[in-house]
Amino acid sequence: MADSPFAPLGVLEEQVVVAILRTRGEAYGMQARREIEGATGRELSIGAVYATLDRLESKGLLTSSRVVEEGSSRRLFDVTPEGARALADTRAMRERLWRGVNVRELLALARA
Amino acid sequence: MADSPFAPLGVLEEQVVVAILRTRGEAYGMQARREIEGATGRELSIGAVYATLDRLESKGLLTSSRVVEEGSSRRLFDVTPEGARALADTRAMRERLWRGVNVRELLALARA
DNA sequence: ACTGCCTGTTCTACAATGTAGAAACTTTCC
DNA sequence: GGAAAGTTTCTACATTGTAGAACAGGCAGT
Repeated sequence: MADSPFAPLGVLEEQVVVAILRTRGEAYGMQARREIEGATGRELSIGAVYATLDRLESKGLLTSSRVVEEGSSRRLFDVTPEGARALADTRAMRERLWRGVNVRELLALARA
Repeated sequence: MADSPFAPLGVLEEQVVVAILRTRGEAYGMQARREIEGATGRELSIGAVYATLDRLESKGLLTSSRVVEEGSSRRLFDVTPEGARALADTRAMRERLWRGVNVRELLALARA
């Protein structure tokens, strides 16, 4: 298959990047998990979150650095420009996808 | 991990369900592929589309029936109420996720 | 100091989803 | 009856999603 200019983030990847973005400055793993659970309302194992964080970092969409201070040693994440772009592109692609979809009709179908 | 009430559709799953929804009445595989490529701007193999269609059908989110008419024999898909619900829930979950995210800031980061 | 208990991270293994490519099937047209 | 176009099916593999347990350090309380 020919190269497409862009592949969207996965669902969990997107949730993780958004979570990091929302909590910049205190964005470590456990925090991201709480953030996602709070925002989406579904539970998630901590292992799932870290696996995704690691993969995003190795793709260059996030960076992490270890922060050692008063009784704690944590891994702080931040979003790279590439990460922000991937997230924005993912969002834009989805917006195009949904454009023209009749959401009322969708909800009616869902009620059936 | 405790059961969550709901798991979101995957990215391609969502694209496929939306495509079927948009083209109701003429929603067969090749059509869905064109629809997705047109809407999202990325290329996709037909195998990828059918694999996803099959999986969605076996989960009960789509139905399919073979339509034989004037010079064609095609497999027509439609969205079930469960499918519509899954799609609506996926959308709603994402809306919660993004609520409060500063998109301007995101775009600024992406430009950096 | 020992024990337990937080908070946070890493590792491992597997399930689900995403993806391409080629084979096979249908119908029309020469 | 064979080529061509449109559609579907099959197969195999890559990537992403996910849980659970192990590990590490700090801070009680004893």
